[in-house]
Amino acid sequence: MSVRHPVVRQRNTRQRGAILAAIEAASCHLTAEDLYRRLRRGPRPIGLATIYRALDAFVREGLVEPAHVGDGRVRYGLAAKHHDHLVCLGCGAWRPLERCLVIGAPRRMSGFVVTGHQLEVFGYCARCRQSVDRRGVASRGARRVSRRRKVAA
Amino acid sequence: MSVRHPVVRQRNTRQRGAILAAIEAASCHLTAEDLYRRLRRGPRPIGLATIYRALDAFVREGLVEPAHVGDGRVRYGLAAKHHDHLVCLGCGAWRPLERCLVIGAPRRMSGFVVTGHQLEVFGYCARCRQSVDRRGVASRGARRVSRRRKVAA
DNA sequence: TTGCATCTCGATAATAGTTCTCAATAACGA
DNA sequence: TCGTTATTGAGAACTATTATCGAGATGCAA
Repeated sequence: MSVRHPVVRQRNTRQRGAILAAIEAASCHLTAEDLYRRLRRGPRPIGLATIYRALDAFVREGLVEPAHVGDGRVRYGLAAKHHDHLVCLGCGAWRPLERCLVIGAPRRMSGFVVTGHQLEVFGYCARCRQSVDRRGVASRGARRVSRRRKVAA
Repeated sequence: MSVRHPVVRQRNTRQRGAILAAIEAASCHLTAEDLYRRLRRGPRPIGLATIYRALDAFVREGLVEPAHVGDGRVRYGLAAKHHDHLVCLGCGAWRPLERCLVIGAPRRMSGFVVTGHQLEVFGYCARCRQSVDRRGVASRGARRVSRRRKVAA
């Protein structure tokens, strides 16, 4: 058997099918909260804990890859549509990278069987860069998008 | 001026010096909590909020790079000693990678000025792989190290 | 060195993403 | 169909991180 995508013997439930379908349908990485909101609209809503459990299982299976774009939340995307991200340290803006910058990683490294990767490239976007040029301070010109968005909302 | 490492005009305080020195002294990436524990031992302890603020500033300056190894906490390491990580999806074990797998990223991408990157390679360690082979289930053989360590401690 | 504007610190409360608990339910092999 | 057992959902619990705010430290100009 291949262990590159270990076949986790898990039951094929309606919830897991719906969660995976929602990830497949998305064009970019989604948070657990994003999925929860989308799946809550249907006639049979899915609990948040179920979503977290399913995402964990999908990551272990190698179907889904987690990504961090610096806002404190994990995002999930289909491994088959793998892409990395470019993140602004000034304002927190992020965007997918068109091509992968990681050179062919060996399938085995230090005793590990490699199943995937996640790359995050840091930098400053055009607007934040201008703030740096003008004031020598990146952190004031464009404030980082806080995790605490809901306070303002 | 170079914006590759924007010079953030910040005051040179005892606390920030101590925090940076602790990061420099460490052989691997540290969490904010790690730094807090180390710096608390001294005659003039440093508050946790101060550590988070300093880390944020160092990341913006390009002195320090954040890393995620899948346990829900951000780890910080000296950018000058850059290295990426290999992470086991089974048990949560992680280790630094000896060589960087990222091909020379352009200094500018999509309007961003690039200052650094963080790569996380996923896989299964030898022990968890054995569990997969034996049972077809990676998630049971070796349980992921929970964020909730303190519950058990 | 002094004065002053303002940046920074520390303690702690607040926030929010994620995981845990547990009884009820659904899948699946026999 | 039946029995075993994984899974679900609601909500509580947990904890990493950020916000708040008064007190103190820093650095520039004079």
